[in-house]
Amino acid sequence: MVNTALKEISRGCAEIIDIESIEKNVKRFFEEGRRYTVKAGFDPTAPDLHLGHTVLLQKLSVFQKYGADVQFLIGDFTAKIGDPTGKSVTRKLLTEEQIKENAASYHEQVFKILNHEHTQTVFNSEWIEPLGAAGMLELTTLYNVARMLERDDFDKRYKSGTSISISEFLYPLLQGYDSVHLKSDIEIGGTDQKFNLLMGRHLQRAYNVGKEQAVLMMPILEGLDGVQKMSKSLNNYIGVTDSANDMFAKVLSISDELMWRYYELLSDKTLEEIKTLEQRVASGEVHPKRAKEMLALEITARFHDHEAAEMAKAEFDRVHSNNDLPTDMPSFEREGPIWVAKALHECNLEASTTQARRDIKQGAVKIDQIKVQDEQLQLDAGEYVLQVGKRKFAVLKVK
RNA sequence: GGUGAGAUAGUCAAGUGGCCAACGACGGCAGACUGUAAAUCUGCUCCCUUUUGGGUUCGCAGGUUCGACUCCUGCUCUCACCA
Repeated sequence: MVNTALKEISRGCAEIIDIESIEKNVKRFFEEGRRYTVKAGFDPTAPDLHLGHTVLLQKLSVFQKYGADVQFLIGDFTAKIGDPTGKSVTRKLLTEEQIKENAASYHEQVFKILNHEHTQTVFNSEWIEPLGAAGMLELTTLYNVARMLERDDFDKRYKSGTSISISEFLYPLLQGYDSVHLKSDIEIGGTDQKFNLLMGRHLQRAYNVGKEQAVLMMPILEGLDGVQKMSKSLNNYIGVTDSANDMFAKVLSISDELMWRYYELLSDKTLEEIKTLEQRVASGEVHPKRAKEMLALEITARFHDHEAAEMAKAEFDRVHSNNDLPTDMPSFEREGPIWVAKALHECNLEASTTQARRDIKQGAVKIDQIKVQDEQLQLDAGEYVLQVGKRKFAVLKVK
């Protein structure tokens, strides 16, 4: 029993530190019903969760199954510093109201995966604010600059002479202090968070918390391009609030290679099942597209439901296999007559009329399924289906 | 604090008085081929309703010039070396 749990817990992990401690906690849960805590931190500025985040959330949900109470930490104070990723050091401050709104939005998304009952949401300003200058000062005595500079991105920036703000040193310290305050048993995060996660252990020791959190790191999920990490700003993400149709289509657009990565990190299938499927695809027994469809169905169903997922698949087949029009298209109304390029721009299918004209020249624009030849075309009163490329559609009523 | 170098489109990066809306690479979009996969080939990639056209761009503000991304002055920021 404990073994099954551990196996499931460690699945897909990049690295686990102190697995013995995790084992102890799980075992105690099975034997005595005693629960333990798993902490995971989130940034209050970006409440739009995508599948990259759900890799962590799914792991948390596994933990919940095996006796964990999740400490869902919203780093409202640490957000003021900004995680030192070297990029933008300046952050705009959020108002209390915004933070509350964001938290509510988090909840809406997070409980599609997490168990509500065993999740506690906490804000770190709650204990960091009272720390005051004295507490902060004490915190800074517990670590030294040389070791701080060991952190990967500090190291790089230091060596290359890029500026490092002193306040950035506080980020890992405060994040580690969260673990002290929360007395977390385990913390999970992405591999990019290793330094911060270990800081939690270090500080728990320094403050004599009586335990040192185990650390479990998940790999960073690649975005749809298969190269860069999934992120909203790179626009290579699948958002948990995406429509079923979008979700399904986005999964199907990833490369075959990436599909196995997604299977490993996102699917509920066991690793054995995945391995078998992979072999069957390799041997030609199963078409890779079929395998991808199964994945797309599973993921879509997780955030919507089975029925919606099946409908998304049907819709996808309709539009892309049979070249039919989608059932739902954004619709617009305009006074006519209107120039095509302008119409395309105003229906959000093109970034500008200039871009629209370029696409018309290239034969990428269709109206009512017919390729537009004349870039000067005026649309008179009537209803039109505008299409750019393979995936952008809109209905336009011209009055 | 001193001295020197630099800031160019989404990113990297050429250009050093007109031929520059600005080479090239990457990214992105589109077309062909497909399984809306990958790979490959092709076109496009600041904005504008007439395109051998107009407008706005090369850190910011001024100036010189018929004409400036290119020259001058000041400012801001970054980097390097020295202290």
